[in-house]
Amino acid sequence: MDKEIEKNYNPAQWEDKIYEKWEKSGYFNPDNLNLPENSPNYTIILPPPNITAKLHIGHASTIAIEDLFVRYHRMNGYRTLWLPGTDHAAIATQNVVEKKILAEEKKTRHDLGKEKFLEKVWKFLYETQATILNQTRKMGASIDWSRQAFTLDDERKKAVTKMFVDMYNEKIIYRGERVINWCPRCKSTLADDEIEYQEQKTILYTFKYDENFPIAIATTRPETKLGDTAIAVNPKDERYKKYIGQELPADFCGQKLKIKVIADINVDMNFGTGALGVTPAHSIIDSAMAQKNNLEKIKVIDENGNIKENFGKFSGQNVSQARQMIIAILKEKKLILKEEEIENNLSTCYRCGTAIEPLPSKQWFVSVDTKIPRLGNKSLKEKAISAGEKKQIEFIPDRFTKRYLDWMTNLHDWCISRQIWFGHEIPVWYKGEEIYVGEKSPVGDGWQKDPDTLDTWFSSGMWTFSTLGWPDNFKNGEKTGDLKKFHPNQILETGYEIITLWVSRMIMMSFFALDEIPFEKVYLHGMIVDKDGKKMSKSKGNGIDPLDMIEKFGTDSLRLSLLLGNTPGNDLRINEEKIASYRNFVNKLWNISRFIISNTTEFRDDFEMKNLTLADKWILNKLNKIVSNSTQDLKDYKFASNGEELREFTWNDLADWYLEAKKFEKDENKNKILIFVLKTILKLWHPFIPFITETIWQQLGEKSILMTSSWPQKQNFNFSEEEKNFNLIEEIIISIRNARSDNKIEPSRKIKAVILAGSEQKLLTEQAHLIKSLKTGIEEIIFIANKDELKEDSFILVTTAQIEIYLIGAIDEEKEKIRRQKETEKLDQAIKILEEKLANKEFLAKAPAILVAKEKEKLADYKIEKKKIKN
RNA sequence: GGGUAUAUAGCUCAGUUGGUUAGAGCGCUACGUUGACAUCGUAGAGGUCUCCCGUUCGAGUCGGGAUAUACCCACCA
Repeated sequence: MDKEIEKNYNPAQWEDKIYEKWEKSGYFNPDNLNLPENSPNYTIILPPPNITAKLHIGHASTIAIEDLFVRYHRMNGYRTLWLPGTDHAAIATQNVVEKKILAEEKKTRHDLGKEKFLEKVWKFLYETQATILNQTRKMGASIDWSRQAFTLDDERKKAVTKMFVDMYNEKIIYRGERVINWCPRCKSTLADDEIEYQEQKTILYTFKYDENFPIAIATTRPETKLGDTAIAVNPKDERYKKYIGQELPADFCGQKLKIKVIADINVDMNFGTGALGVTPAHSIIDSAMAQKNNLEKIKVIDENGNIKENFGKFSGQNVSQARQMIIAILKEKKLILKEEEIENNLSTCYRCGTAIEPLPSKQWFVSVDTKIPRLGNKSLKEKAISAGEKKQIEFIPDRFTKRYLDWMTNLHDWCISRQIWFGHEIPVWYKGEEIYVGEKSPVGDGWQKDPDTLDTWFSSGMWTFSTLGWPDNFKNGEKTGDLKKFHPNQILETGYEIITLWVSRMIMMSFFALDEIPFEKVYLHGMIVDKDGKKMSKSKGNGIDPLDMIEKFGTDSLRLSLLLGNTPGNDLRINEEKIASYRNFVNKLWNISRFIISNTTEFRDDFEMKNLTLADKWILNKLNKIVSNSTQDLKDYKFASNGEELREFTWNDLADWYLEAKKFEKDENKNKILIFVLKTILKLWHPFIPFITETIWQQLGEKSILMTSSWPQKQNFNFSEEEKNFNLIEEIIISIRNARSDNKIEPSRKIKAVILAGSEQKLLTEQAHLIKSLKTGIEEIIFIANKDELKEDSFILVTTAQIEIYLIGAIDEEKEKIRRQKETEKLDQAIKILEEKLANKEFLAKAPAILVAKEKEKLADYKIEKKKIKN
């Protein structure tokens, strides 16, 4: 390092250059890693961000976490693949573009027509996609760009089409009618998550269909009752038990109805009259009941929100007009028993706010319950559930296994068709009643393609294998190429909110296509929320833009703020101050290196094990411990606690103590130790903060890059057992702190002197040197040859194998005595009670083996024995 | 309504099979610092571990209940 090093780390100056260096090296691509054939694989596929907008802080968190996993494994010799991509996010994208066009050109998609509109979508898509990819680079993602994928590119289209056709041929995909959420204004179905519930006050009418009808029902939507075919009651309800199974005629405002009385445990006896009028065609739950009970479906309302034909004077009226008319008739006939205002949730279209009409419609479905002979005659649902139950797929944290299984157990068939323009086309053609399903267009004239597109999750559900060359890499049931190398993935890392939407679908689709799990583990991170615990969103304006933060504090600081203080599955609060505090740490690391570099001429780390001081041994031992802890913690995905530990070591042990001590030593061998320690922690830190560690690594004159250097191994320093347990400096620090906080030393009173007593004069000298230099506030060190020379008001602070340390005049003997006495008393009491219990034969009969010891550390043994008994 | 979590210092959060005096970062206070770092150092103040009951010799930790908050699912006819 010939240039003078800046006092402060300036991320902007280095980050782009470093990223370029990594990218040019080619090592993002595992094929270039030159690994032995039998190297283990480590694969993560990036959850593809929607191309609807630039990345937000949640994506940044995903990237930070995954990059950490990836870098750790790459350094540990895994064939590491991290595969990038983006998601076309059908509905979401279409909406964004629609809004944009409306704002800019005051046009709707219908004004433009399908072709023109899709052109606009693709144009928009290319722009945001570029932004997203650039942001991913900015985050430092060591991701294999050569394998980049998009859920709607040609390869994925091929895969999706093949999947659809295969599933259709195996009768997993079918066409069926079901009640869907229909927006009469947008003329489109809406997915469940596109519905907004608005609390409103509405009138609940309690009435009878006609004068002679024995059961009264309650509804907020009398107009739909024109299509009632049943009344559902709770089977336990004594009031209606006698009617169950009967079919009763009714004359509802001139409309003849046949009402069957059915029993359903989901009916709430306490709501309304306890009897529910079932309208199979216009209510999703009613439809489910109708399915179970084989009820007729009568459509009442059409796609425009008007009453259909054959309903007499109501036909052609819109929903609210019809409602008024019916109420008027019921009132006139005195059939209304009660009108009450209630609070309920109105389902509305999230886009235009129009009330949703549930309507029956023909849609494509994936059956989750159909048995597949090829898969051991199990259904997709059964396969997916068993993967969770048998822990073939492990969720981190474990509590999400339950959520996954609960959801899977209640899973119903998946409606995959969407009435929107942007998305994967459905490979189906119609000619009259004829249906053709195939990868290629049908031969002959007059075929009409299905105008719908596929649910976006259908294509992202195939993400783990469609990105690895399926179906081309899958011939005769054998995986080849990338698919063979990298599937199943080792881990899926994603937010817990899409377990149901995405994770479960990937699992089912992977079983269908490959008869294997898509990934071995699922690591779930929480949501990123603001400092008040509120979800970050654009509309609230509380979002933090990762690029702003990178510009302000650097990528490494941002990454730390996303990685530390976080635990799996829990939400993470983040704000600028927090990022700033991590910036301070990054800068500290910079200055540690700056100090070491400026004191060293040759950056060699081949130190010799001679003339090591206690401080040297202390730091090397600590380093060794950190190395093995880090290796284990990161293997177990406990990166947050590992980061804290690393920071503690770097800042408190290395910077505040060891470097302070080294200021007084100039020795080539010692400098080599410094370099060794520095290089080791750079490696340990690299997965967390890749940029600054790589920058410093390069400053050390390294020709290799840190990203692909090997993970540090625990060293065998051949320290004696005593030395290994030797944490003298720490003990001094802690003891002095304790002495102060216990008021054994008055806060105002400085510790004047420490007496060191022991046999080895050399150790003592070193130690004295250290204590003096280490800002302990101790001004004087006294050596004594033997303990008898001690004055009466001194007390033992620390006793180690080699020396004893005494503080002078600082002890409060009385307090100390009382404290110790209390401890002893407590312990004696506990043991006394234990012994009494042991004397009790009944107790002994229950507890066959108990170890009792008077020494308090032996209480631990007792505990173990007790546990054994309990189990 | 069902489910899952969370509740520990002013704030954000750790606390690993129950065990001596419950920890960190930020913030706050005092003092210090002319050579790695003011993006620093040393020290200090600040806690009935949400509440109640239970298990235990011993509970922040285990069990039951209450309260509050967040999210997921279902959606009230």
